[in-house]
Amino acid sequence: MNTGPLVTPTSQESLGLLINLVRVELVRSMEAEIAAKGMDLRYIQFVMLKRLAMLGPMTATELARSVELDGGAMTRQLDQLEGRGYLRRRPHAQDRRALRIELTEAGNALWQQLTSCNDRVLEAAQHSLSDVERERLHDYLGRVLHALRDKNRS
Amino acid sequence: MNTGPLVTPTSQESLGLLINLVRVELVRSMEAEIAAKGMDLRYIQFVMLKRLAMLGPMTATELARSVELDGGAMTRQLDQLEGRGYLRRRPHAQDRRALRIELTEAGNALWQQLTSCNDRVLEAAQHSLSDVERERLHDYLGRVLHALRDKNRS
DNA sequence: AAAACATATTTGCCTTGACAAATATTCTGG
DNA sequence: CCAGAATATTTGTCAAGGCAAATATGTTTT
Repeated sequence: MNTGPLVTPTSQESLGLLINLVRVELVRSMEAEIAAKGMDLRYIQFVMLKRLAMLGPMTATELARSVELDGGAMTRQLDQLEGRGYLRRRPHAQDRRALRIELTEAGNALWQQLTSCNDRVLEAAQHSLSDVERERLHDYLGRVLHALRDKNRS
Repeated sequence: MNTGPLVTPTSQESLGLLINLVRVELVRSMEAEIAAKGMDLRYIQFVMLKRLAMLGPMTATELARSVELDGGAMTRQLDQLEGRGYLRRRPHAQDRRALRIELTEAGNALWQQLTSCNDRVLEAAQHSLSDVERERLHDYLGRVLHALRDKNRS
């Protein structure tokens, strides 16, 4: 009887672990780039600014869903970013329960500064991948996400 | 002057966001499968058991590094899993600072029960990917991880 | 239109992770 | 060998997220 561990080669790590590791390094890298510019922003706040800059004003719930952040946590992040003058809560024109979250001029300016960090990290991360491979990676991840969402909502 | 948002198509989401979304759904799916079996385990605890089952006994620091968990957090997770009888802290034979973390019989038995959850989730996640595509996804993620680690340690 | 239900935001509570300090042990350079 | 640096583990502290409850508003059903 084999009493030793059932060893699997290191290269054969499961998808879940691998994705987690990539995510950790990605966040680490982004926060390092941001700190190197003398700015004080968490990764989640960076992502929020990016979403707002790319997609324009949206509801707090829409923003929360798009980054899979809890609604309560979103309220607090909005407090912080609004307190620092990077965004604004405006009333929603059609729905008085909701907010219209929009970047201020300062928020847009900050995002302009951050684009280079974003680009540098993504370029470094995919450095060894060809254009075709980058597209494939994106495609595969999108399909995995879709499959998991189908599974989880049923 | 264009005062509207600089819109990028939704399909063009950045790698960082995409990876985060996949990770969230993966964790959600795994925890749902575990809960469906009536077990009470967090994703991180599941991963710890898996590492120990696959690779055999190791140091607390080795375990922590392999899943990118903080050392302090590892101590507390070990407390929990040891308290529930799934693993054991033994003295390390060569290094009296270190511990040898090993699964108990109960821990091995638990992992046997969990393998099916693990397999189901990974299969569902990669359902739409061919074998070649699964290998490529794994390869690309490994290369991205390597590139980021190179970048972050320099 | 009223009741029942659903949704958006906020807040309180709890758990967990990161970071730093403390302690014990090991390693390294002189 | 010894002083200093490095490493393993633990613990305290703090910040952040998840969940549930509260409130306000919107939607659907009857």
